Amino acid sequence: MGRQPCCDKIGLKRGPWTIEEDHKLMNFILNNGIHCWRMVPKLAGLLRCGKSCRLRWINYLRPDLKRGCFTENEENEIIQLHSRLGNRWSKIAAHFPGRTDNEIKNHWNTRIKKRLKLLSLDPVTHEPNEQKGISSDKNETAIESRSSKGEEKSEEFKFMDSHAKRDSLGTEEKMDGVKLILDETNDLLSSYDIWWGGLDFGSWIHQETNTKSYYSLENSVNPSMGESSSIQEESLQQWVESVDSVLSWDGFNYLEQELFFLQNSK
DNA sequence: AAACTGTACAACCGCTTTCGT
DNA sequence: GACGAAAGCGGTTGTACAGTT
Repeated sequence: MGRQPCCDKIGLKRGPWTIEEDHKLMNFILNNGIHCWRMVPKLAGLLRCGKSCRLRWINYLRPDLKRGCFTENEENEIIQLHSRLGNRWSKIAAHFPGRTDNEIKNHWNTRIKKRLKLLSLDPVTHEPNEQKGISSDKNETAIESRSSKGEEKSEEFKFMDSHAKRDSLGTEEKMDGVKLILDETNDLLSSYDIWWGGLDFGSWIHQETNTKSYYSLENSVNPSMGESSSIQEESLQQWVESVDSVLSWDGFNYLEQELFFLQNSK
């Protein structure tokens, strides 16, 4: 005999997650860890299947996720890895801490593929296309048919336009802009490190790949940190309670504000 | 201002692999 | 070792939102 079934799908909710559901799931996992995904929705009071909870956590709620745009370096590295590994998104994602396979896959399909096509490279083989117009992507046929009908600018031209605008900035201006973004990001991430530093994410990762070892928040806080760890616990609770504001991780500003006291206490 | 179109990405589906019985 | 469920993974779809007509 095997294991118990994951779930009967009758009466289970599907579609986009609500703030309340995210709140429940995050609260539950942060307090109890993941023993078994099948049990998570039951114990957390969610009408979702374990698989859906796992996906939501891994792709969206995990606190170690690095949200935001991919840098050009990251894109280039993705292209290199893809040429070696193909569509093994999880293997590729393993090279980018804080990025999910789903995120990389989406980015590949929506951005990088186009970029390669502009360079007349086949996104599948990474080889130069022998003749223009040959593509493994059916969408391109549609683009071409539109172009051939004389409809304004093709997608390719629009894409090039947007990049041309960005590239019309002087190199120095661009570098300044990039530096500013990186500085801000690094500041924020270092705060973020402090925030989560007391949490044993090593155990998390280990636990996620090895279901025999369980994660517990109590064990995760370094006792030697004394007062600061209790501040972190308290602040963590605040953070979890106000998670609805954080849920859009693009809005790092909020997180930055929440972490302000930590920055000042450096 | 409304309708239409395209884009980005969260979420689902189904197949494969891993693991417990 | 066989069986079956859980977990992992990649492909695909649905939809919200932004931009365009």
